[in-house]
This record gives sequence, C-alpha cells and structure tokens, in this order.
Amino acid sequence: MKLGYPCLNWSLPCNAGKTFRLKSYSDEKLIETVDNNLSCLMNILQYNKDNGFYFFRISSETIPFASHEICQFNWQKQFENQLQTIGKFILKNEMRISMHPDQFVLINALDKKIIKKSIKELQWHCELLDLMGLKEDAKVQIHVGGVYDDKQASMKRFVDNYKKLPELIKKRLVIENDDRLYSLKDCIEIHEQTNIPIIFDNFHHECLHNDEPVAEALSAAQKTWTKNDGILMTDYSSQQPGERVGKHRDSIDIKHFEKYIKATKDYDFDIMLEIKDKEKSAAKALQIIGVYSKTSVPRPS
DNA sequence: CCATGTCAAGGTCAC
DNA sequence: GTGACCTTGACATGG
Repeated sequence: MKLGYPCLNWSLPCNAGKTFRLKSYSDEKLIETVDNNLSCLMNILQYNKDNGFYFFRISSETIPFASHEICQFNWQKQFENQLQTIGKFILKNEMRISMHPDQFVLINALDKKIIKKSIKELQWHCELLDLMGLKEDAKVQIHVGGVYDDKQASMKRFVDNYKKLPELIKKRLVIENDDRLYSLKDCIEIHEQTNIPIIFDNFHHECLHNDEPVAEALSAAQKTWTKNDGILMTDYSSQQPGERVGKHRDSIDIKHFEKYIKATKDYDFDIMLEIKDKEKSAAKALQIIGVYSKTSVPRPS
C-alpha cells in the first residue's frame, strides 16, 4: 500500500503547477515555466521519499497549453533529459504515479471536435509518462463524461470511442466512479465491454452508489486491474462539514479514515488523498495505515 | 505596488 | 435561458 496526495505541496517553497495566461504565450515563457515545474516536481518527489509518500499525482499544469494549437514547441525533445532523470528517480524508489486531466476531457461527447481535443489532451499526458520511462502502472484517470439526456447511449459512446483510442493512451487510461452521474456499477458495465481498469473513489461512492458496502465495492474495482496495471488505485476523501454535498475536506477526518482503513484492511491498494491541505493530512493518514493495514507500507527513509 | 477580476477547455443543475 | 458551480490558486492588469 502506497499513500500520497495530488499535484501540490504546501511545505515546499516551489510550485510544480506554475502557469501563465494564454494571451502571454511564447515559447520562451513555456520553456521557463516547464523548467520551473519539472525542477519543483523533483523537489516534491524527494520530499515524498523523505516523508514516506510513495504515490503522487503529477499536475496537468506541468506543461501549460500542451494540447492547445498555440503550442507548437517540441517540449518533448527540449525536456527529454529532465524527464528521464525524474522517471529514473520514480522507478528507483518504486513510486506510483497518476495524472488526472480535468472535466474538459470527454471521450463520450456528442461533438466530434470535443472528442478530438480530448484525445489530444490525453495524448500529451501519456507522452509525458512515456518520456519518463514509467511502466504501465502509471495511470491517467478520467471520469466517464457527460450524460447528454441518455445515459445508456452515452456509455455506449464511451465504449465505442475508447476502443478507437491509440495504444499509448489505452495502456494508461482508467476511469473513476464520480459523485453525480456514473456510479461504480456504471463503471463496471463499461469495464465489462472494454477491460478498462476502475479507480475506486470512496467519497464519490458515498455520494452515489447502489448500496454496495465499501469493502465489496473496493473488491469489485480491484478485480478490474491486471498485473500490468499494478495495484488498485483509489482516491480518498470525505465530506467537508457545512458545505455542499460532494465538497472535499480541508483537512483529514481521522475517524472517517480510520473506519475506512479498518473496513478495507484485507485489500492492498494505493491511496491518493484528495484533501486540501495535502501532505499535512497525508502524514496523519500514514500513521493510521501503519496501525491498521495488513499490507506493507513503505517507511520514511 | 497591491487589489481583484479573471483564467483554454464542457456539462449539469438551480433558478 | 442564464449563470453558478466543479476545483482553486495565482496570473496579470489596472488603478
């Protein structure tokens, strides 16, 4: 079991997701920003190693405007060496990596232009992981997409479009159950027709489910991962009190996490903590895992 | 120099 | 039909 947090680290003085406005785009600006982002990413990974966090989500802002037509620059070549160095560090320390492009990536859209743009976006995420030399267990996660007033038809479009994706995307793409539209059960239905692995999100499952107890749900998601895909990836969060249903916590609810870990102690899976204060809550979570989890937890070096 | 309106992208839901 | 919200900080402009 590996544990981590997404994209940002508040304890370090750098930002691995620095960006700029489209209006101020220039190749020089891109180089400067990516250079900053990659060197900060390296700092974060070192911090993570020192603190026992062996799962990390690389920000989609790492390469700003990578899929936008304005970006014609060959960042792949420019940063080849830096990416390899980072990749080697990740492999050497047996770290798990994910990426999560945001809500604009819809491979089940009705509009073909949106699908095309989405594929372009997925393409660069996968290229980045490929350039780092990461194994197939480094994943790019998305939600199923929109419903467009006809869920069955939209799920079918997902399946059809998924099958047409280039291999470099297919080998990394995974879907996550969401909190309003596509439940774990829906994801399983899609998995049965595509073999796409499912990331289990406990909080989304709390918001939208079909009465499966959490351990049963986790187990069902686990079955969708092959040896090459690696250990089941999961996202963890819980409800921020007094806020809209679905709002992630500012900091970890230890009792809730403890209960979750106890209920799922028989399973090995990696946990991405989607909590606003990032590494601070992750450190608390690591303590809990050390107490309850049967599966081995890498220790801080 | 600082405050704050705004930022590539789509879809859903409340009103 | 329109606008807030997702998620959210920080970019960058205008005062």
